[in-house]
Amino acid sequence: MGRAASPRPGENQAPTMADVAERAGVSAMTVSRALKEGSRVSKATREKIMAAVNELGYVLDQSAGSLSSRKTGFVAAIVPSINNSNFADTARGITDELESTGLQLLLGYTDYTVEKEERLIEAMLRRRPEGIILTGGAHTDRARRLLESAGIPVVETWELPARPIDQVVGFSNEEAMGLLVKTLARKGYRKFGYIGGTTSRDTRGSQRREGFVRAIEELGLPPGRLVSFGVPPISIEQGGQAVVSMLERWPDTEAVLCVSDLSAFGALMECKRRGMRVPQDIAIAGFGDYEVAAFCHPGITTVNVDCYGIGQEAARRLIQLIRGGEKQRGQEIVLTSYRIVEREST
Amino acid sequence: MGRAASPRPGENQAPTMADVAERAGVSAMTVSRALKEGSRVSKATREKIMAAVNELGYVLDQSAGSLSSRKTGFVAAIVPSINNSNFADTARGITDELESTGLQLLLGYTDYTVEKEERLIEAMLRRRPEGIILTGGAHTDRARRLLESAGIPVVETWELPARPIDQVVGFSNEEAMGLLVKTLARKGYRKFGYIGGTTSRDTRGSQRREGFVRAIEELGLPPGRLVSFGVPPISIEQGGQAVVSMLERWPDTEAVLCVSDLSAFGALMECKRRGMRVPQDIAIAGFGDYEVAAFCHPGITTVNVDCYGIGQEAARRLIQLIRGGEKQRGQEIVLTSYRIVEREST
DNA sequence: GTTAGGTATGTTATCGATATCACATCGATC
DNA sequence: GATCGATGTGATATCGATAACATACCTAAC
Repeated sequence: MGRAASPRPGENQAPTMADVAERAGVSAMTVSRALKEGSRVSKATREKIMAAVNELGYVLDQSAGSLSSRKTGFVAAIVPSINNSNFADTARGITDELESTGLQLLLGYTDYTVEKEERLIEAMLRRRPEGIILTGGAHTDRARRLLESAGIPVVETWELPARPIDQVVGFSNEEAMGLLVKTLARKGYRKFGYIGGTTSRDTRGSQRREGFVRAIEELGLPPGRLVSFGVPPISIEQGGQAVVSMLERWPDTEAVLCVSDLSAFGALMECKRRGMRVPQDIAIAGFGDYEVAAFCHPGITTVNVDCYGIGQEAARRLIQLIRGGEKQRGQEIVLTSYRIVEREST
Repeated sequence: MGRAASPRPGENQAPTMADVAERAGVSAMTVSRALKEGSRVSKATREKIMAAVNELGYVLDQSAGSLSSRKTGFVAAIVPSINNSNFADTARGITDELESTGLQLLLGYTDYTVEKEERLIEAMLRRRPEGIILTGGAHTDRARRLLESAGIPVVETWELPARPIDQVVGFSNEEAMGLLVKTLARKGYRKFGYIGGTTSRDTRGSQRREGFVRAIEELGLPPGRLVSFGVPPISIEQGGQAVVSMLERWPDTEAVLCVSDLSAFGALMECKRRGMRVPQDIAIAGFGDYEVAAFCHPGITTVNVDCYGIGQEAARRLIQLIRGGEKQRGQEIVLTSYRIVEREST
């Protein structure tokens, strides 16, 4: 209507496929085929169409396309935070893996709360993604229901949920932290402390703390000293404050394990500021193998997690399920690797 | 068709608005209104509709909605990398600002190349975003053309492009680095070195180097020593390697300025590893005020940039332009603040 | 009692692409 | 030369929502 009334059609309105078709002297359907790889259009026709496309500056409208094809080409991914380089790496793994498939990523972050996750899931489902990747296994009931009735493949990552929704790509944070404790115990440390956040918002953090406590028990060591400080994810600064609190209450602590490398780095810097020698006076370890842990001085012992690989593998599974259609729908759990990286801080 | 053939309609197919309407005993249009805030639907009707929505587990399909309303509710943003916390902060500023508006972010990253940026821009325009936020002012010609003919507001950020497309929210990287040089010169440093990447992919990096060179000239100091090392963005590790190269060639360098805090941190750690005293033997400064710069020991002097604010302001302008429609289309340039943060490393 | 104006709801016609089926053409095969 | 299959292209219906207009009802004002 607006277009018909306009003196020079298509001047203000963005051109549509019909405009391209008219200019190229073919039908819209042929234009559609020419713009989609793998469809058979004769070379001459394709060239005419491409010329028209360039002259008009036409860009395909996927919202319209996905309505009729019933495929949006979207994949949704929800991470706790993109300001955390571990999750940024996972997001990058996902994007890189999606790149060649033509699928596009809808990325959201929850700030570590399930309520925001629920809202995000709903917002994303409105875009009809063909699959969705979540971080962790903790979701609101409503979020679970939404996901189940969406009828799309779901991959939960970074943890091993007790009650998986569908696919899982992750590892046991509990076990990983337990391994760190055992590794350090073998070096002779006996009085362990743990630094983490104050709430259970960060479920991976909670699992790590549980792994810590359990490992201490299993080894028959003196009870672990637990310091909770700050709302997860705790920062470098809060790691420094937490270690102060730890040293005040339990000055004889021999080794401090932190929920992440960032807090470990903060703790390390604070100890050095106070003139303590690391690891002679106190050993410090982190989790996540952030770049800073490798290059600070002394380097921080930590647990290396394959963040990028988690994203890659999650995306790969999703792609398989999307492409493969209905077959191969069984729940599967892919364990990703982690390993202790010993550095000078312990 | 598939639905008509199915014995229990809607069992496998996701429910549509028509299904909800039927169940609630109203027309689809009324359902549409009930699900959109600010439309007047009687309380009784709204409740009936909401009940039907919940029973069916209906989720609005925005791809369909945006086709008829000609509004997708998407905003696109393109950053160099989300693994860089400065840009992650900007992305967060954008998302936070968009949150209350119902606009959804399409985020992409270029890996610092204009070619990938061009591909991303095209991919995003296929989704018909209502506005787009870019990082920097360097784009391919084709990207510029695509953007211009898209007819949507564009905001370039983080720089002051010589030839802006539309709106700009940023600061002069050249000037900021120049200010850092002058601040240090005032403290008595005279032999300056600069560490950056090897290519001009990172345009902000290049601008900082130019600012460095120009400031040295203006102050009449001995020519700055330039070390280029690694493909931008250069890492902590490469910062360490670069400073080694700097010290080998120019052992008498008094102050080393780095393209970012990450390389500065790497340089700092490397110097300490070699037993040098910072700042007595050598002063080190960075750019960006990453968290690590504040909490490492010694703290790193740097240029604080309002990353989050850049994102916020860019999003705000975009929202205004999207909502305001055609009025207020003039090019505008918003300068964001930066400031020198002096710490112990200089 | 009539009319104006507001509110709540329904009807119809799209939005811009693609699935699907139909059709024309051409060369190969028997 | 009749038949078949492969290939290229077009016509039509449709995806699921919303814009725009139409209508019914109700209240207030004169």
